[in-house]
Amino acid sequence: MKHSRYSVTSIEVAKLAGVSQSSVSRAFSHEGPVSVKTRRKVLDAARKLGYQPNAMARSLITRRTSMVGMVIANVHNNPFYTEVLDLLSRKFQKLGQKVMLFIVNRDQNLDDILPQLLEYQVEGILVTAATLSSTMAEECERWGRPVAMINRYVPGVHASWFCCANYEGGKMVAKLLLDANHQRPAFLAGSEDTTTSIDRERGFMEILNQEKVEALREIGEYTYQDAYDAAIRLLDRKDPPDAIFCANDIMALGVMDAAKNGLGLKIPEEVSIIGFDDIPMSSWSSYSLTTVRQPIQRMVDASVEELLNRIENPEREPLQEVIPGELVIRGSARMPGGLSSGWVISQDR
Amino acid sequence: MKHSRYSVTSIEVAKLAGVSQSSVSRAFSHEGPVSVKTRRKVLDAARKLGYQPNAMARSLITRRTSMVGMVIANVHNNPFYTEVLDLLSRKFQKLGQKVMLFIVNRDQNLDDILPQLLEYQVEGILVTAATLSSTMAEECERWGRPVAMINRYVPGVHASWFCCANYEGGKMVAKLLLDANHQRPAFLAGSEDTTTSIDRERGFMEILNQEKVEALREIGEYTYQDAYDAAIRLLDRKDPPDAIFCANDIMALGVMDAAKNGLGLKIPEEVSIIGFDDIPMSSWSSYSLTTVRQPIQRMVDASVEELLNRIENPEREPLQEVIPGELVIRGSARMPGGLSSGWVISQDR
DNA sequence: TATGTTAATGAAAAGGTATTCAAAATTTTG
DNA sequence: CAAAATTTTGAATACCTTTTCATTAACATA
Repeated sequence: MKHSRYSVTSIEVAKLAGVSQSSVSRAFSHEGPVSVKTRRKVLDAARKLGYQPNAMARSLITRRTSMVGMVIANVHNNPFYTEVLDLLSRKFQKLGQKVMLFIVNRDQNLDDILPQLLEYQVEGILVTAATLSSTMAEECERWGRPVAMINRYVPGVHASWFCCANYEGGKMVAKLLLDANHQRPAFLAGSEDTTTSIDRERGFMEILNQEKVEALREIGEYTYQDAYDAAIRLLDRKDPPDAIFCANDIMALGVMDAAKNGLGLKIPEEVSIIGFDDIPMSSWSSYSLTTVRQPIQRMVDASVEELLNRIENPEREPLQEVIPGELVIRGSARMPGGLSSGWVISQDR
Repeated sequence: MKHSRYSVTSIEVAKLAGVSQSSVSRAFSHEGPVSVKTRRKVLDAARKLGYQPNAMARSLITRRTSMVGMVIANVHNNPFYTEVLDLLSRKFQKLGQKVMLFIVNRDQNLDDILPQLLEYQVEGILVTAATLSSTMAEECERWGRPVAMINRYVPGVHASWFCCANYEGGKMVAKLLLDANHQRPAFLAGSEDTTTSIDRERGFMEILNQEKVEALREIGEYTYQDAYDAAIRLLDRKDPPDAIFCANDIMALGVMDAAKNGLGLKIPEEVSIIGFDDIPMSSWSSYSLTTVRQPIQRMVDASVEELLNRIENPEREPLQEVIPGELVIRGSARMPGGLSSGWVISQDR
């Protein structure tokens, strides 16, 4: 029994089918000019031998691989990016693209993995929740490997990106809190160096500043535990906040647990808590988190389609889009008196 | 500016460096006999041109790709498999393997994606939380592509697998419940056709049968919502269970929410709830779920090492191992009076 | 210095496919 | 039925490496 890494080639198929190697190739490429008779002969022989065209050899001559690189961070500590990963992978699959996956740390330098992606001739690169330096991005684009990013952007760089309207989302939250008469809001940042957290904070603060409301601030590093600890610090002050806007949901859940179970506070009566993302857990009855839902499906669809589009049309200019999120009102934040006043209450998915 | 899918080849580098193409190849392959002088010349020229060896061409001649296929299900609805995916991906990366990812549905037939994996010459296949039919597995192995599975096994098939001791885990849980004097336990199955759920139930029932204790039964399809609904059905009976063992954690959390928030029951006073996996949320203070922790790190390490091992040594017989889980005692289940009596209480991670 | 060893080098082949081009087979047209 | 148009076919080539093999350069030994 042959057990080694032996593979049957088109030549052997050709021999068995009694045709030329070219005909085998044509029978497998869906468009080539082959008579139905030879195609049948070839396919029969191929099945008999267990033949499978070799994608490496093919890519060598066609200069196409149908492979894309996918670089993603925060998969393990943020269910939002788990869902992004899942949707991206399935979408690529459905469109016939193979996915070469790299899971990295948020702050990891991508300089090491980019060469690997290029070496393996991926036709495009999708980056999520990780930051590609502008020189690296330019490098890729220059070699004809388009780059698309989700929730990341690099100013002035020649790449596609699709972001949730983080800035506007922060504004929405601030308005909601002010409308509900909160006096002492706090912002719990994710990580200092991510645009998502920065932009959400910027929008949030802008509205508060307009109304001359000062805000407390802590950092939660995008994790449940850090957020929990930060919440304890915040809420244990003599002048604790009456609302905490967290840069993402997973932190908001940590904050809720800290407030509820750690300090025995009532939510939202004693403190309102708002998150960002709308991960599945946020709708669980133990939390019922009011949050800003990211347009995850649209971001995924747009980025994948844009990437494939630019792979086919390298000369096309990269698209960049800010897609609005929507406020999902649940029970973790005190509501304005006249609730109806213009607030969109989104349904659970 | 050159913008097309143009790639610089070793020949151009050779020309610029003033050496032969062979020397370029040797300079890049870490072992070839090259003088430091020519290596430097080559590397300089390569940097200048932005040269990157073409992995497709290389694999054609070496018959090695350093690529493995990774097939995984349940990523989006079970954080346990998210973590598995994350650990697997990082481990492969660290060992220099590229990962071709396929996310599938639990019940999806893998017959469509296997040809793709073989076409792209992956050197091995790692399957998690999805089931490979025995004919398919045999097919892969026959072509010299070893298969390793995590938490799945196919009786009698020539493949490696590593499972948590699901059967023994079920037994542990039953003993704990009986010791704590529960009278009316229930089992909440995941999906009828997964060995994980089946084995956990089998162990659970075996102990109960020994003690002539009958158990209720429901199905939760491994999802929070289905489990929530099933729990309501169970607990709304006139003869509700006093303990529910759930086939995984995410269902247990749904059951807890149903009991606590849906029906206002006290946990564990009125009903004990136990899960399986030990996902991060289980340790959150809102839940504090008693559960069986899967030896995730060991399963991941063992499976990738085994897979790579068998890639290098195709003649080696596949390894199959059942790795024990450990009971993590938290607050969601009533405890035996003399608690110390032999129970191992695991620390949180 | 001559000789034997070892290290470095280049030419050439091979790996498995897609594609071009010319030839052959088939079909259509007159 | 012959000629023309069309469809199929096979031989040969190209894709970009790695590796073998023979040759040359460098080095150490006597």
